Amino acid sequence: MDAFFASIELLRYPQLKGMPVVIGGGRRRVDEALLATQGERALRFIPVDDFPRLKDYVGRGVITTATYAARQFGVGSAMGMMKAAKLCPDAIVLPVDFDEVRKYSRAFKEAIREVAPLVEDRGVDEVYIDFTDVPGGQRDGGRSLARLLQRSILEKTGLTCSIGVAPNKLIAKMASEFNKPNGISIVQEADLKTMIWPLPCRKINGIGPKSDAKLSALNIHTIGEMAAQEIGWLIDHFGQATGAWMHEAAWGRDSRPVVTESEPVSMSRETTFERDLHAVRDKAELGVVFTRLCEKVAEDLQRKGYVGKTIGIKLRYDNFQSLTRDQTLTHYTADAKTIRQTAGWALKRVPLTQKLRLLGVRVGTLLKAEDALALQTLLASVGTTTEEPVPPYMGQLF
DNA sequence: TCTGGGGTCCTAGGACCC
DNA sequence: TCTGGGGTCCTAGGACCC
Repeated sequence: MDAFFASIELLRYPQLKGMPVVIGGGRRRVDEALLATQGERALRFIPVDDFPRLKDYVGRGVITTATYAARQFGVGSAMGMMKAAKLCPDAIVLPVDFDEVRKYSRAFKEAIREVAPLVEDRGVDEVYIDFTDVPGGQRDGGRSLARLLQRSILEKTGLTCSIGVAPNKLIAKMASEFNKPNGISIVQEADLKTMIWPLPCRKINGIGPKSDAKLSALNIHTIGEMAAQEIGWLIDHFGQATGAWMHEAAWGRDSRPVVTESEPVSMSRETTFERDLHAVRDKAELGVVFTRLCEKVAEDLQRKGYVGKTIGIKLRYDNFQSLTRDQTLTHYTADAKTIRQTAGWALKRVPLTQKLRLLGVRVGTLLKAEDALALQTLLASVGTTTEEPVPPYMGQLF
């Protein structure tokens, strides 16, 4: 299979080029009314110099993205705003306009699908494309088609896009980073030793901070060093599945297909409070938020036409320790009250002496609403009831 | 005054059934 | 008396990704 990996660069204002700008932050950003309502679009109306600076930012947000000028200072995605302010105090802060982002995301993917229909969604700004059967795809090793995609994306969205071309998804993803922004990189099987092996292990999609630290401790820092290890040695240190996968990845082997369709597994809503809340002292406030989260998940499920059976809560204490509790129903639901009640049971099984900074509600084991209906009809026809009993151990808790 | 929000997948243990 | 598998479902936590 021949694969592209494409990612769009979401910051699209030419006047920002060369200026340190970060986009992100939570609710408590320093924002004028216009910024709050217009988001990134406000740039059309306000001179850049009138925007707030990172050093004036107050709150708990993280950075969603940053211009390349800001990245020079070491600022980047997922970094806390407070930390970023220390690195680059004069960077301009813009709020995220998620509706706009989603709009552009859709246009980006549509533009690609018109040219190459086999597309795998990897979030708002990334996709894999299997171009094996796209007419003309093999010309120039894929470069012509990649250029066509860039042109088409630029025309329909005004956004630039970086593309990696390779024999599989793993390498295509890595290749896409070689030439950013607005670049094309082609990596062939024969380039493995020169282009991939010198890279840090962390560049492999699937090796995160933990695995990287463990590899470092074993004195393995590059993909080439990983490839030089016996597969048995990797398995001894990382387990059967991970060890074998690491060996394959280091040798540039990946047989995963481009997956064009998938069903969601879970839907969730969570929120970090502006200040840490105490289960007893802030009970009323917490209760309101909790109910609201359940209602939002229920709305999401209904809007997208799903029902779920496993209700879960997640919370994070002030020391950043997280914990989850699950509870599986005997029937599927998308009802806010049912979710609220079940999540309430789950919450009762958790110690609440420490202050909380985050609360979340999740619904898993999803089924399409129409399939659940069919299932229910079937069960009814054989005389099985779907009445919800109180879980047996609940008696001990109340 | 560090550290968002929405996901997926994997592992591991225990219950329960055959 | 001690000792079996295998399979599925549920729960909890954790790594990782965008």
